[in-house]
Amino acid sequence: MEEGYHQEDRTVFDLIKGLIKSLRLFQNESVFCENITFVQFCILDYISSAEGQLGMSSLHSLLGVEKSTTTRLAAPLIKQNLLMRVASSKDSRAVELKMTREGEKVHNAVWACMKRFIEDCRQSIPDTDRKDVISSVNMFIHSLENCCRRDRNCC
Amino acid sequence: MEEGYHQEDRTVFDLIKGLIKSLRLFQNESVFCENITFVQFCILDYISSAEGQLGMSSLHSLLGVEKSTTTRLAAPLIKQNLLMRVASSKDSRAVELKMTREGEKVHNAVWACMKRFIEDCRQSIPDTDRKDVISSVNMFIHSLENCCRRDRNCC
DNA sequence: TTTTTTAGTTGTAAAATACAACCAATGCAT
DNA sequence: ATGCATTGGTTGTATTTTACAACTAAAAAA
Repeated sequence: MEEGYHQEDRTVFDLIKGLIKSLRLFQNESVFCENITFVQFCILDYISSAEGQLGMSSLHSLLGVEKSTTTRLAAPLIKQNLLMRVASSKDSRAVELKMTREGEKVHNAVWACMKRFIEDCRQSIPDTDRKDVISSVNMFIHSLENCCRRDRNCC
Repeated sequence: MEEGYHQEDRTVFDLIKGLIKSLRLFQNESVFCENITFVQFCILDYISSAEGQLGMSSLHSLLGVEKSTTTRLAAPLIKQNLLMRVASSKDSRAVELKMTREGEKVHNAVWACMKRFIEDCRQSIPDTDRKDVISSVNMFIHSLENCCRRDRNCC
C-alpha cells in the first residue's frame, strides 16, 4: 500500500519534470516570433480575449505572477506600440492595457503560426483519446493549482 | 468541421497556458528548498536515479537545454559540494557528475518535502480518474515533444 | 475622520537560458 | 596513417523572467 503510493509519487514527479521540459520551448527567453516572446504573446492573447482592453490587475491574476512582473512583461509591448496604456475611468490608480491596430496584426500573425504547432500536437493524439486528454490535463492543472494555494512553510 | 477544429486549437492553447502558469511555482527563481532551486533538485534527482553518477551530455539530454546551460546549472551544486566532477575513463573530454554524501542528504530532504506537495496533488484527483490522468498527461507530453522535434522555420 | 487595503511603479538582484566562439578529444572517411 | 567532421564541455556576453522591498496615491473599510 505504502509502496504503491511511493511509486505513484515518483510518477507524478516525472510528469512534472516532463511537462517542464517540453513546455520549455515556449518559455525560451529568446525572441519567439514576430519579435515578441511567448509570454508577451499570451498577454496579447488575454487582451484580445477581453475585447481588446484589460486592467493590469486582471492581467496579473491571469498570468499568475507578481504585479511588478506584469509591469515588466507589458513594457516591451507598449514600447513596440502593440499595446497602449489607458487610465481607468473607474479608479485613477488603475491602468488598462488596450490593444493597438499593430498589436492585433502581430497577435493574428503569431496565432497563425501557433496554430500550426497546435495542429501538430493535436495530430499526435489519437482522435479517440483527445477529449480524455484535454479533460485529464485540465484536472492535473487544477490539482497543481489546488496545492499552490495551500499554506506552506516550505516550497 | 473547420469551426470545431478551431475551437479545439484554442483549448489546447489554453491547456498550455494553464500548465505554464501552474508549473511556474516550480520554476520560481528564488531559492526553492534547502538552498537549491527546483531545477537543481531535478539534477540531483536524475543523478540519484542513475546510481549516483551521470555524464554531462546525458544530463543535458534529460534536461532538454543547451550544453552551456547544463554547465551553469550544475555549477552551484558543485560549489555547494552536493556534486563532484569526475573525469570520464572512456573519453577524456567528458566529465561525469557524482553525487556526494551531502548531496544525498539534500536530495532526500527535498524529496521528503516534495512528496507532501505531490500527495496533495494526488488527493485532488479522484482515485477513479488517477490512472487516466497520468496516462493522458503523458500522452500530451509526448505530443508536445513530437512537435518540438520537427523542423521549423519559425517558433 | 482615520486606518487599512489596493494599484502600480521602481530599485535591486538572481536564475535560467541561449548563441557564438573556442579548444581538445574522438570518430569517420579515404 | 592522415585529414576532416563531429562531439564534449567551457566561457563570454546578453536577454528575459521573476521576485521582494519600498514607495506613492487612491479607494475602501472601520
